[in-house]
Amino acid sequence: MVPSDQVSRPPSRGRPRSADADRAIVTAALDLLEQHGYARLTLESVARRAGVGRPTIYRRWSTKDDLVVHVLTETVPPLEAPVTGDAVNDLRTMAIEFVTGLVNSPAGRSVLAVHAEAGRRPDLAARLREGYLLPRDRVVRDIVAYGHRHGQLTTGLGAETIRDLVFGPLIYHWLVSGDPLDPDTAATLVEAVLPAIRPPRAH
Amino acid sequence: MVPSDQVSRPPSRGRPRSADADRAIVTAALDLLEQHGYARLTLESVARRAGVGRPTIYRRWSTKDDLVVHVLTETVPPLEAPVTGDAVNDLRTMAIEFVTGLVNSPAGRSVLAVHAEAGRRPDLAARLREGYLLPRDRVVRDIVAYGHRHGQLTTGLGAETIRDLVFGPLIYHWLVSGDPLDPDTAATLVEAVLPAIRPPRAH
Amino acid sequence: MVPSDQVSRPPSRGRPRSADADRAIVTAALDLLEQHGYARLTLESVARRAGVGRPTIYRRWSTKDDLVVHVLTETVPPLEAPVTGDAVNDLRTMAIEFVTGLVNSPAGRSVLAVHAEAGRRPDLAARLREGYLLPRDRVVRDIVAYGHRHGQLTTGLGAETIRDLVFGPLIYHWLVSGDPLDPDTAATLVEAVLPAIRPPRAH
Amino acid sequence: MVPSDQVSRPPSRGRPRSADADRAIVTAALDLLEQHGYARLTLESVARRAGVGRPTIYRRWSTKDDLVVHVLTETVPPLEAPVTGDAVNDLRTMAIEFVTGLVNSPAGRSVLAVHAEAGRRPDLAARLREGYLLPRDRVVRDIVAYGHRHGQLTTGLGAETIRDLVFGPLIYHWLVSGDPLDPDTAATLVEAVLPAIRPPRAH
DNA sequence: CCATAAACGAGACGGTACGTCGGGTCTTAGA
DNA sequence: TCTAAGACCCGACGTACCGTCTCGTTTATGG
Repeated sequence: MVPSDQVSRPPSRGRPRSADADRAIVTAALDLLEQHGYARLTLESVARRAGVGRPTIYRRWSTKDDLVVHVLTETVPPLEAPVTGDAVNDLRTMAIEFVTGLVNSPAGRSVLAVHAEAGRRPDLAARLREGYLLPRDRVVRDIVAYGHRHGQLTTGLGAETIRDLVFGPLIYHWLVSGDPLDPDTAATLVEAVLPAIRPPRAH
Repeated sequence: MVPSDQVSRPPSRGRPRSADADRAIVTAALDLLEQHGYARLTLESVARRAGVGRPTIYRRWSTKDDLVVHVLTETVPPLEAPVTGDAVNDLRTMAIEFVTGLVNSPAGRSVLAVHAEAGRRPDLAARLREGYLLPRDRVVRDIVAYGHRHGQLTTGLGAETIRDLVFGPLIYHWLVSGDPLDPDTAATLVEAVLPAIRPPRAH
Repeated sequence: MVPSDQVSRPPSRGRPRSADADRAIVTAALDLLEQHGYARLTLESVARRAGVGRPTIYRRWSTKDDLVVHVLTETVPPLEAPVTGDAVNDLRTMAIEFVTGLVNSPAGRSVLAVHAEAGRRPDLAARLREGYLLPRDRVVRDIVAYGHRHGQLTTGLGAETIRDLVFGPLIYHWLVSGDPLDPDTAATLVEAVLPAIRPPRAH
Repeated sequence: MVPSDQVSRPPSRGRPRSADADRAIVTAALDLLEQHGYARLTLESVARRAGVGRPTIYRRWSTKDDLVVHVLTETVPPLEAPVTGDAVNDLRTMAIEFVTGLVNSPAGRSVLAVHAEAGRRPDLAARLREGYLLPRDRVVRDIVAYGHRHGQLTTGLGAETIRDLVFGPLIYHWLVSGDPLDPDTAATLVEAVLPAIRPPRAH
């Protein structure tokens, strides 16, 4: 990946940056994020665990949040579009996969933490959206386009709205209940919203 | 309010805690939360602004998060049930009011911040749900019960599910877009989900 | 003893001060002084150990140093004048007894600690001298007077000077060597100074 | 001077410690010692006055006492041996110079304060003796050796004993009287002790 | 004999300082 | 010019005591 979120640098002169250090830092950060959560994540501890000086981290990311955003966007596996020819089914599959994956990983909590600071650092939230949420968004968009073309989804709603309708209840349920969203509940919620996104003539 | 979220104390002996200090601390915390956000909130700065010694805060709340949860649950105005006889309309009104209120206040971001730490401090997230989200939940429950009785809402879905369907898309939209959810978008999303919660015979 | 070093009070009305509390405080202070030394002595800890509220201590002594001075002057056993008819021998006995007693008790260190603050609180050092050192001084004075009268001590030196000559080397040795002055060394030092205080005709 | 009393460190790696900070800390500590005395000396206040972070002090000295000992041993001017060929006269000169210098400076009180804690921190008292008292001791030793060789001092007493006899009364007088030992009194006391240290045949 | 004054223990108050941790920066020696 | 190391200043952490204050309660005494 192009380190677009890293501190920009002039064309290479002198000793090049160590790719080993890059990897060690990101790995250490991810591990610590999983073990201790976002709030306890410390650049100090990352440096220690990565066997790296703290300035070596700052040379790459100017802030703890920058590093976290990088780690989140880089390490979360890309979401595959199912594309079975049944848009409704594809959405259901994706929603459950995405949301349960998000919720049962440190990533989910970290995303919240970063968003909590979005007022203060809009760029960060933007980058997180860009690298984390929008790639998934694009997959949704494709499925919806397919569903629209084949009359499987109501054309009265845009792709964005459909996305909100399908994913929103799952996320909200997680927030409100506090429990790690089980697949059954997720399936129930997706099922419940279907009447809203199916074409009117569908029943 | 019974200070159930404060550090427990034996029955009154010695000098009682100062209600003035209570108020000053909570006020200061709320102000600073609004001005600088959750991450920059410091017990030090709260103490300074409240004109209070730091130990006076620790005597009441053992943690920044404890204090924030208290402030959130105590200061956010209670949500009124509209009760116009039209359950669907009531839900719409409530959703827009609640969500826009939540999103355009420091409370929203702070709720996220606390939830981000829910893995580490489940009690906090629980208390936040109890004091902040569930009171609103109860209002929804009443409206849904009314709607069920009068055939305005499908009986196929429980109150909890309906709540998720109505509120979820709004929250999710806010998270994903990063913008402060305007009423129009909110209305659109609520409108879109109606087919899912109206009774089948409704059209 | 008249509590002249305690905070003064108007003529008795209301509940009289508890003699139990007096004793408990002094005992606790002495114990803690022995166990942990002057620097670690805390009015808090004294109160705790004495089973007494902190204000009860402040009602009697306005300062840690006041309390310590009181404890030192009250608890150190009075020095007996030997009066054997041999002034030189009496001085030797007294010096060894006094100095070894002083040095091998927490009192010695505490006396130093108080004196270290004499610049700031001259009254305290004065009171310590008055209650602790001068009573011993008076005994010395008596012995010297006897010695002068009977030609056992040179009349060229005042009682004060003789006191300094006899006691000073012992104390100084203790300070410089750091070891708990043993009786042999003490005896040697007293012996060495005798030529200076004996009358010229004595040999 | 080798900073043997500072916290030990591995051979040089990373940024070296700032000599400026060293100086600023020691100067600030000395000033505050003079102005407010030992008891009011605070690492916090030293840091503030030195324009230095508190951790920068702790990196060098782990304790207020460590710092004070360093300051005392480093800043007190070295004592010069007079060496006039008259050992008795040299001792007199030295005693008066040393003791009046010690007594009329914050150093004197501070030495007492540190000694008061000698029970708890024997290493500190030892270091203070080593860096503060023993250098003076060595000068005394030289003078005594000279006096012994030239029959100016009794050979019946060791250098250490002579030191105690000459210096002790001065120090003790200071402790007991509470006054800042004037040169006249000092001279009287030294004069008085001479018969004890002169050789028997000297009169 | 009861009202009052002052003590009592407990513990909170606003503070100050503690010793530590982490932030983000800078400066060294060495690769 | 990078690297690891480790210093720098800063500021916040959570704790311990300070000396004072307010409680509710207890205890002598004097009107």
